[in-house]
Amino acid sequence: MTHLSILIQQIKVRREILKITQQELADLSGVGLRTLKQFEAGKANPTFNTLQKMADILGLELVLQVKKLNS
Amino acid sequence: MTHLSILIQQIKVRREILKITQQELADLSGVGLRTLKQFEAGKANPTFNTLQKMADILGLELVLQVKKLNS
DNA sequence: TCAAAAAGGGCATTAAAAAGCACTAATGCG
DNA sequence: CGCATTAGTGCTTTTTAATGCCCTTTTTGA
Repeated sequence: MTHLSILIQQIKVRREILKITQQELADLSGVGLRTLKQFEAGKANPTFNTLQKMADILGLELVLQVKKLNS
Repeated sequence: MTHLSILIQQIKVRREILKITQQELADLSGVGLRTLKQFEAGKANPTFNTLQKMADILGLELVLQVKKLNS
């Protein structure tokens, strides 16, 4: 599991919890549907902006923190 | 201040605290020097991988968390 | 069961990130 | 001050993220 794939899972799970479809998240966030699909499929290296827009709609935010030991 | 510019500051400050030059961070992280310079100048929308590689060397990590109220 | 909705994915195009190179501008130190 | 190191930036090329279109597969609910 890479760090990115964990993050993808978090966003995907969060979207499903909120019962939002890919189409809806795409519309709400302004990220293209194709981009979102690629992202959730793990076939992407998204830019900060793309990540941010999706996270924002889902009530999530990207933060930088000092690494914990063993990570 | 956008969310990204805050993150840029955090990385830049962290690099300076650790007394690492841009050149060194570029070499250690595998991110191109030009890319790193653009990033610190705030003239970029870095990909997750680029961000990750830099943060990693600086002992930082990007995490997704539920937004606090008023953010 | 089966039609509609949602998710996946191939292909092509456009826009922009990543990168190197070469130069200039600060910054720091003897 | 002079010199060296580090940071900032314009220009260019290569790579790749972002996107739309359209079709297939899977899931879901009446």
